Amino acid sequence: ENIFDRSRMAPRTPIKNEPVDLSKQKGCTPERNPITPVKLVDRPQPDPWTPTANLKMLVSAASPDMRDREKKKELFRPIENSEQSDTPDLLQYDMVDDSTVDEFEKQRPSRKQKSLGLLCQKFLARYPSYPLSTEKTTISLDEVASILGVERRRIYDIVNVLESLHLVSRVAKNQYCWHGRHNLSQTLKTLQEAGELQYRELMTFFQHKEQDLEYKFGERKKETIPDSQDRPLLDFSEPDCTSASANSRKDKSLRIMSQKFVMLFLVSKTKIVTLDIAAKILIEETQDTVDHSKFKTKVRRLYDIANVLTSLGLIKKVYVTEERGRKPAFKWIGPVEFPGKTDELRGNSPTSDPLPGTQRGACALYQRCATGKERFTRHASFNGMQPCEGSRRKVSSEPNSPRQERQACIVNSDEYCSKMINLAAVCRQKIEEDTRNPSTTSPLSVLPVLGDSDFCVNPLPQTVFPVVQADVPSLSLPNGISSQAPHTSTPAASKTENGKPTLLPNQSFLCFPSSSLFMLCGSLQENNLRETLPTTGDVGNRSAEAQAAIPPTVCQKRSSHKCTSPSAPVDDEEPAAKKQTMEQCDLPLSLVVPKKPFESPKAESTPGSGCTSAVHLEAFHLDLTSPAVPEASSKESIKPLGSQEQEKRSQNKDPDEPSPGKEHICKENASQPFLPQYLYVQPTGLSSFNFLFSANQAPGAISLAANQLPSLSVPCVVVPSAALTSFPLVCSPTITSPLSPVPDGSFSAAASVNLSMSSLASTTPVFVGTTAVVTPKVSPAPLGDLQQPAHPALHLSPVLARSCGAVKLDSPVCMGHPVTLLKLQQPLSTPLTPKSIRPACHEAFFKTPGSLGDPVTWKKNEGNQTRNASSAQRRLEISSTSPD
DNA sequence: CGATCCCGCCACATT
DNA sequence: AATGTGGCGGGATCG
Repeated sequence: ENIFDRSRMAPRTPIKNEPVDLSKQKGCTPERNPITPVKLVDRPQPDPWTPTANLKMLVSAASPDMRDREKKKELFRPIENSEQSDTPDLLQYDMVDDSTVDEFEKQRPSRKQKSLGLLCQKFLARYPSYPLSTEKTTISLDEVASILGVERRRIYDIVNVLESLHLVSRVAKNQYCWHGRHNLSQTLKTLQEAGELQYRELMTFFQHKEQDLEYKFGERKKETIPDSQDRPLLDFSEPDCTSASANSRKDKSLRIMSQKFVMLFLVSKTKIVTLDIAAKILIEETQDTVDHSKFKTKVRRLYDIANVLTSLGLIKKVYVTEERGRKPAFKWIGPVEFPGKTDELRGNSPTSDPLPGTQRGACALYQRCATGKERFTRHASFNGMQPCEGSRRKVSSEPNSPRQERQACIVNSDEYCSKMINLAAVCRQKIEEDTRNPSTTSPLSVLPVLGDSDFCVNPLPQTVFPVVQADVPSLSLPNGISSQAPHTSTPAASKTENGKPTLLPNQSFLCFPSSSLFMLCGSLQENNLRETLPTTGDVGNRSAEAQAAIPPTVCQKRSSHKCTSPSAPVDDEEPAAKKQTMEQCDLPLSLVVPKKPFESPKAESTPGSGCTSAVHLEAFHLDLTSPAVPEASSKESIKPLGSQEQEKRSQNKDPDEPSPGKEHICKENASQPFLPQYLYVQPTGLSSFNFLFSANQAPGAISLAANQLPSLSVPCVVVPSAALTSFPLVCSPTITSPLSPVPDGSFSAAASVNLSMSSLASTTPVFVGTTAVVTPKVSPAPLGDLQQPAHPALHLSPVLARSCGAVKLDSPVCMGHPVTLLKLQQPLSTPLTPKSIRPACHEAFFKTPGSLGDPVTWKKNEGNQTRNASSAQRRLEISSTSPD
């Protein structure tokens, strides 16, 4: 019946789209029903597109219909098809011929026929899974769209997912390059590694879920955070193909989501992932939890992705029965084990990467950081992917585009950036709003920085961290001492003192894209390290590469650099580490991610130098942990890491241990006086982002100027908590504390902190502690306490205040997740010598403290400056700006 | 009625 | 300004 009807009906649906659609081809004959042949079909629409039409026809003829049906059914669910349709269809087929059939089908408006999964199959059918390396197949979106009879929009959906797996890469405007599955295993391997870092725990957690929630949660989050940073996501995508394009905008979604989604499967023991869990995990930044609509949207996207993956034969739909009942889920049916490398056929440039997969991942990360252009380059090398990708936007952009700003920045990863950006944006806004008030802005404003995409700066050891850019500074963190001198290298650049505004001597700033972390640590280091050496093998190289790629100014970010000390970098072992790692070195700042879990030994550090950062996860970990994050167990105090001593760390930290290792590290660090400064973390993973600032340093430490916004200054830490949903923020103003050196007085005090988070706030809870201390575990109650005090101390924008007040407890985070912040305080207690530290820091960090004078003043200044800066410039700036 | 997810508006990026 | 991209979510369809 359909058929017939169809014909008549045909017009209905088909009509619109149709143009291309199969219908034409097939459908063509609508009326004619039965009989005859095909040809008619064409006709229906003589179409405009003749050329394509033909193709279409061919295509359709070739397969689609039949296949589709079958496939669909099979793929998706055997169920549906079975009876009903088949029969009829078959009959029809038999009976009539194609034409009829076709028509029928066409007609069938059935949604299924138009499904993305089917469309994807058709798409895939057009290209060989393993094309010869020599031949490159280019895909024209318009052409394909017309051939397949769909709107171009739909093709984007498919291509974006394929791109995330590197099956295709964008070459140019409407052009994609088909790579086939040659690199698929490598890509999956990379994702798996990345996923291990980022999601393993989460998945485990969710899968087991329940009980442990909090505890685990907390941990997880932490982990997550790190993960996120690392996150490969970017890598891929960016590196490859899209990357270019990717950076920009929002790429976030589909491509990244697709990679994350795949990661979840690869990390899952059961290889089964339910949509709701995936959606929860993938909703990162968001603040809030809730947001039902957001969840819904996420799920929708996941369906889109799942359809494509299903067509690729990587997953299949299944149902899992849980307590509540049966839930839809997808099971990974693709390869699970990945041999070592892969090949890449690509040939091209790839060669370069000798790096093992893991490393690659790291690379990717790095790349992200890099400026757009640079990125490209790297990327290209990275996977072997072609540079082509880059083509898109990036390339062009360089010259003028605003984005370019980034250059200055240096590092950044795209995604990560984007996240950051988002956060930043949010923050900014808030801040701005809030701040607008004269209130203040402190010199440090972190937020703003973020905002820009560029924000990242890295300190690379070698590189520069500080880079500085001229003007715009990026963020700088205070480092401890200055570093410049000692250090060598680049540091000088950093120095801010001199001119650069920005920088601070050592400070480094990192941005982690992927995850979203930002950490800033300042260490004092005097000397930090600089170093950087790249000794480290891979890492070093990478870093180097990156650096190379990037202009000096740029720093890198993420990753890569490891510290390298000559000594030993450790790292490596873990992939994660690798990835993360970055380098560090140098500097001072380290960021750390808190993750307990991982910890790898990365070492980072170089002894002498300080590595800073290691960006590695571990590093992060460490640092954070120490300082801020409480982590699970720990509580330890926080110590800052920073200091020179960091070197010690270099040793490695622990490998994975969770707590212990870290802790000691921490301790060590702690011992060290300096602290780390702080971090900003945005976690990707789950949820929200975290900001951490270590208070210790507080006072001066951090400031970022954002462009315009004034941002926060923070001496504190903000930690989001764990939960996916929310983010809590915590700030502790350390500053004030006696310890603090006070840098310029300004800081002192609460002043420094200004957060405007209104936006954030809303959802998230914010905590502010004046001191740094927070109790770790914090029970709600404590929190409450903290908050209050906090308020006073800080200058919160009204909003914040409110939020603080209000939120808190409620927020899940607080409650549930211990996440926390806890430890922060310790540092305080710890002996940090502020002064000792400080001095250096201060200055460096702050730049002229004197100038700073009042906090307020500073703020203002900065604010202005910042604001003034062109957008391009925006980046992070740190105090540098304020010079006076 | 919940699970899917097509469709296409429209914002943003690039040309 | 035109065009390419792609986020996003209303609302239709499926089961």
